[in-house]
Amino acid sequence: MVESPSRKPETAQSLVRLDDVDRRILRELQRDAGQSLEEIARAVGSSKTPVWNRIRKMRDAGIVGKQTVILDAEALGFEACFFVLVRTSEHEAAWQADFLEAVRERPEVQEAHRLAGDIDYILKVRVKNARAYDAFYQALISQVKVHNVTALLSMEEIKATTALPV
Amino acid sequence: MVESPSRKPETAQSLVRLDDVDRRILRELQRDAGQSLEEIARAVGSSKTPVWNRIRKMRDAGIVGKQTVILDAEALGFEACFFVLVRTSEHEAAWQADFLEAVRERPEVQEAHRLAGDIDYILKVRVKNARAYDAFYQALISQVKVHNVTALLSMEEIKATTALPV
DNA sequence: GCTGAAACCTTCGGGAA
DNA sequence: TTCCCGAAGGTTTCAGC
Repeated sequence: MVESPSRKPETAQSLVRLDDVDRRILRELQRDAGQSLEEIARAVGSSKTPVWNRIRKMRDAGIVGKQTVILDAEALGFEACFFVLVRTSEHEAAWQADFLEAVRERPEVQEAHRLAGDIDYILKVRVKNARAYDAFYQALISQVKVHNVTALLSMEEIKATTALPV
Repeated sequence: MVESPSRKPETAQSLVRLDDVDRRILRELQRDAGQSLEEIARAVGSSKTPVWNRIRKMRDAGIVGKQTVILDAEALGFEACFFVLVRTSEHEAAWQADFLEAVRERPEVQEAHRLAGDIDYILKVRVKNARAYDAFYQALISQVKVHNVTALLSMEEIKATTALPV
């Protein structure tokens, strides 16, 4: 795939209009970012230069972000996955900033969302085992004050994709 | 990055022991899979050939999976994200298979886990807007019988990574 | 916009230290 | 093991359509 020579995503709020070919390129990149330009070009029915220019434009617009590799969590010993529902009684900016920092600096938190409704946050936490989850939980509650925490334990990951249906 | 020339991940249940260098390579690959072998080698303090052999071994063992690209969901108009908590009264194999298929074939479902406890499943659903979520919801409940569905609406994604803390 | 081709890098594998 | 080299094949640019 095309290299990523430290181009800064500028506006991110792209005014770039995507056509059908752009979307097909995005589908190919999501499916396998390790393909050669030539393979992508063939798959989308174009040739290397135009595909290269389109990818560059979408990268500059911030639509195409970083290239990564999906690792097998189980094979690496991350055998437990929890969804953690957090309720807080604090709603000040300072508390929010603390919570945000706590979540961002803990590598076991793979996702975190602030929610509407009576549950304030949801976290997705991947750890080696239940003991490691407890260590995470203890660290979190000692760092920020939370009102109520519910952990949902995953028994089986039945689907996992980062792909958007573009 | 190193190409992925259709090598089948064999056992997946790797008996491959990873050392420190392997783990550093995985960290680099997760950070940016678009780097050249040479950059990775420099980052982990080795040289190209051994790094290439280690990546190949980890790919063959199924530890390193597919290479993909992270797209900016907002820039592409996916402005709503829901976590959907599903309870069912059915627990037969046939129902499970139906639910699994429904979830796997719907591209708006990015993640799905079967849970322990009184909530049976959690889904992460990314859609363009609330109306699109409703369309998804209607389609789902008409396809499989569910007892209770609660949707948690994300207001803000405060963290998102696919990286494991290897 | 697209194409084709030239210039330049990288990868991947062999052979030698 | 690691290093070095070279062929093969990739990416990026550019002139011409």
